[in-house]
Amino acid sequence: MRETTDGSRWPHGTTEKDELLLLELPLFSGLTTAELQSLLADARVAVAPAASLLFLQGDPARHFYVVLEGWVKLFRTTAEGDEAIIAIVPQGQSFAEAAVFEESSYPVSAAMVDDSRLLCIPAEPFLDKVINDRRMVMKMMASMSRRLRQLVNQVEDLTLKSSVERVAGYLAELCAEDDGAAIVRLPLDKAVIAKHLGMQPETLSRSFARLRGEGIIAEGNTVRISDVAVLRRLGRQNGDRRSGAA
Amino acid sequence: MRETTDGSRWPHGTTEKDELLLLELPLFSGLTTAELQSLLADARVAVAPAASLLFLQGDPARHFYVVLEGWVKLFRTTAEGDEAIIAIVPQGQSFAEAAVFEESSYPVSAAMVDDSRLLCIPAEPFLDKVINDRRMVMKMMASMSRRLRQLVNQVEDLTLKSSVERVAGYLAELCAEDDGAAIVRLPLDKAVIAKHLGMQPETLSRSFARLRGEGIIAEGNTVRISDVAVLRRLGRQNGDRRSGAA
DNA sequence: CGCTGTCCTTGACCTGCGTCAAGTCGCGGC
DNA sequence: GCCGCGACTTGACGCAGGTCAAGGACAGCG
Repeated sequence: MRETTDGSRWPHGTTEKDELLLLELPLFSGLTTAELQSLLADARVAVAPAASLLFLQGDPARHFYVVLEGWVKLFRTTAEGDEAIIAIVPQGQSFAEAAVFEESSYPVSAAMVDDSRLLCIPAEPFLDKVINDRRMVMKMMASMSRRLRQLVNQVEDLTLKSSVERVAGYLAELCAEDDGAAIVRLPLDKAVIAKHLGMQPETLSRSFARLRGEGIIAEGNTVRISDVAVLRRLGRQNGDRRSGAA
Repeated sequence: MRETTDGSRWPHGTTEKDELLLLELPLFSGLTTAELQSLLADARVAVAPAASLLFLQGDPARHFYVVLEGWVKLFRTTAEGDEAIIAIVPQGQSFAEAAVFEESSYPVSAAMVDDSRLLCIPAEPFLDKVINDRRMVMKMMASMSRRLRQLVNQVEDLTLKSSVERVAGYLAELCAEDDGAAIVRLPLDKAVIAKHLGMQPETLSRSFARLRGEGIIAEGNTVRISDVAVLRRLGRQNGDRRSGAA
C-alpha cells in the first residue's frame, strides 16, 4: 500500500506511525530499521472490528501480535459465560510471544475491545530468525519477565485488596503525576475495566461513588482527581510494597 | 562433605539423590553430568529451618534456587500482615530464575514452609555460562512460560471460582487418577493450603465440610475420595476448558 | 421530535466469605 | 498422668460484593 522512503520492505499496510511504534517496542528496540524489516518480512497487518475474536484458548499458537491501534483483551470464559480478563493490551505492546515461543497453544482467548489494527507475525519464520540472535532472545525473556510480574501483581490485588482499592490503584496507574490534581481519560468502557479488575460493572460504579468522597470525580469517561497522592494511598491501602519497578 | 564416585565436583553438601533430582529438573534435563557440574560450580547447598526467610520482595536477585528437600512459599504481605501466597514450590523445582535473569529484584518474598534444603545458585557466574548456550536459554524460557500459565490459571480461579471449587481443583491436582477412588495426602498444613488458594483457614475447613457430602472425606492430612471424577467435575464447575497441558 | 438501543448508575436483596470466639483433638514435655 | 500448645473445626455474625431490576443519560435514526 504505502512505499517507505528507502523504497523497501515494511509489512504491507503499515503506516509511518506504525513503523516508529515498532522500532520503539521493547521487543524490538535497539534494532536498526533494516534488521527489523527483515525480522518482520513475513508479518502482515490485520484490521479487526470491535468485539471480534482473534483466537481462542487452546488454539495452536501460530502467530504473535503487536497492537498497532486499539485495544485487545486476553481472557478466559466459563461455560456459563462469565469471563476473567487476564490482560488488556494497549497500542504499542505485543502479546502471545510466550505461547509462540513454546510452540504450544494459546493459554487464553483474545478479542478486540475497539476497532483495531494488529501486526500479525507468523511464529515459525520469526523464531527461526530470532533463535540465534542473543539480543532478541534476551528481549523475549525480558518481555516474559514483565508479564510474570504483572500477573503476580494481579494475583496479589485479587487476594488482598478490596474493589475500591483496586479501582484506586488502576486510576493511579493511569496518571503520570505523583501528586496534585489531575484529569484522566478512561481508555475503555467501564464494563471492560470492571472485568479487568475482577469485579462486576455495578461494583465498579459503586467504587467510583465511594471515591467521590475522596475528591475523585468520574463524569463519563473522564475522571477529575483533586489529589493523586490520595489515590495512591488508597491504592496501596493494603500496603503493598510495590516499587516503581516491581 | 560427600565424594562422588567419579571423584568430582558436585556442590558441597549434595547427596546422590539430589544429583539425580538435579539431572531431571526441567531446567537441566538433557545435560550430561559433567555439563551440569560445571554449570553448578559456584552453587552451594543451604539448609533452612521451617518458617525461615530466604529473601524479601525487593531484595536484589543475586541467586536462584532449587528445592532439594521441603517446600518453599513465594508470597507477598501487606502492612497489616495479610499474606498472598503466589506459589508453593515443591521439591525438585527451581524458582526465581526469571528475577535472576532480569538482573533486577525479587518480585515476591520467599520463606520455608518445612525444614528444607536448597541448592543456591549465584546469578552472575550462572548467567555468564548460560547466556551463550542456546539449549539453556530455551529451557529458561520454557520454565518462565510454565510459570506464566500457572499464574494465568491462578488469576482465573480467583476471579471465577468459589472457594469450594478451588479446593476441589486443588485436590484433583493432587491425585494422579482420573476417576475411581483415591487417597491423597495433603503435603502441607491446612493453613498454608488455604492461603495458597486465596482463602482463610476457616473457609478451607468449611469447604472440606461441604465436600463431605460428595464423598470426599478429610481426616487429618489424608483425604479419602470415593470418586475422583466427581472432584474433577466440581473443580471445573465454572467450566474452565483447561486441558491437561494448559 | 420521539423511538430504541447502549452504557451507566442506583436501589433492594441475598450470599459467600471474612472475622471473632469458643471449642476439640492430638502431641510433646515434665 | 496432667498441662499447655498448636492445628483444626464449628458457630454466630457482619459486610463486601454479586444479582436482579428499575431507571437515567445520551446517541443514532426514523
